[in-house]
Amino acid sequence: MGRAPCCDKANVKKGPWSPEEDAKLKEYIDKQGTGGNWISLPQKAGLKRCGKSCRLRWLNYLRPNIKHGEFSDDEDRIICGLFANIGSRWSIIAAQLPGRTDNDIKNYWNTKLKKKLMGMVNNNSSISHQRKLPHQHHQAASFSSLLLHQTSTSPSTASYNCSSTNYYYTPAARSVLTTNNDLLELNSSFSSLLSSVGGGGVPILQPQECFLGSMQNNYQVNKDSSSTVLMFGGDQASCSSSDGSCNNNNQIVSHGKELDQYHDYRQMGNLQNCFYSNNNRVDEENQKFMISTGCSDHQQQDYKPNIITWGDDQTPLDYGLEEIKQLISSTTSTTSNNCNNFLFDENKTEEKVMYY
DNA sequence: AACAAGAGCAACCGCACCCTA
DNA sequence: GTAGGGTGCGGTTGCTCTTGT
Repeated sequence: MGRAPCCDKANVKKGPWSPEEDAKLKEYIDKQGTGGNWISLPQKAGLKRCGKSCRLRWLNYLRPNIKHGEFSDDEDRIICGLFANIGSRWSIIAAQLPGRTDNDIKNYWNTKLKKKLMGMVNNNSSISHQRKLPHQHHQAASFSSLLLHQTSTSPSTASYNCSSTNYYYTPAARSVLTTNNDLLELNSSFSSLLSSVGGGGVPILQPQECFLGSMQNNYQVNKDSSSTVLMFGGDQASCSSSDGSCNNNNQIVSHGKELDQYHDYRQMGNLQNCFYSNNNRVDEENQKFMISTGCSDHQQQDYKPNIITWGDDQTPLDYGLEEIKQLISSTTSTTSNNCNNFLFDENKTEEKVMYY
């Protein structure tokens, strides 16, 4: 059964709002408020408009403290960082930018920011040949890497040197770090994001998902024994792989999240197009690319980056900077791995990402 | 000057979720 | 438990303005 229309379509005005209509709406809401009912508002205010149209006009244009005009560089960075991590959740992004509306940000992204970044892509020989990605989430990770590492000139492998700070993140996470240049600031940034969307309950978006999601979108860790990936929220207890093995002797600790769990998140609308399994592989049948944080199995026997995960349901927010440094040094000292660089093989990613 | 193409942006549409009866 | 109304969100459309030829 179809829905009843919210208003009489034949008798409502559409198209641009006149100054008189704006004045009527503003005057009414200033005096009466919305009364929590947009549908009946236009009639009460003497407007021949759909309630939804009134709401949109108010929220996007007439309400106080709306900021119009150019976006600042800081706003650009915030938008890019959040887009890289959560995708096109414009309302959440807008919540981080006082005075900006989701519609504003969406338009800005689609018309300017995206092109600005694409321009950077075209100017960067290392990835100018990159296929056009049909889904924004793929673009997001690509952009974030570009924002961070556009000085990289290597044609096939970008090297992410984090030696100045001694901690390591996926590029998407570092896109936030470039804004704040400090892990604590990163924590603060995510705290703010989480509190704004979580309503005091279970956060809608776990930081680990931001990072993993971004990695899934566009990155593969290079097959380089000296590279190290740090993962938070590792569910080590469920470490397993398709062939039943879990090779901790290779200093690889599986994240091991079950696909179904992430499926549930997706159903909740919290993760889009993110799938995880215990093994890096492509699900040919469902055309989905899956990522794992590394378990030894027949598909990746020679895939031995040092992958460290921490604690069930832990996030970076649960750790202080010093503790993270300590964890890194204690782990790396036992594995004799060099932790100074992050290596991502973008060409390999190109081959592996499946579009859907 | 006239026209076409592109860019920018306000507004619309439809879907999904939430709440209530 | 469920149907229906209200609301919010993201994708898309189409109008207007600008730029290029």
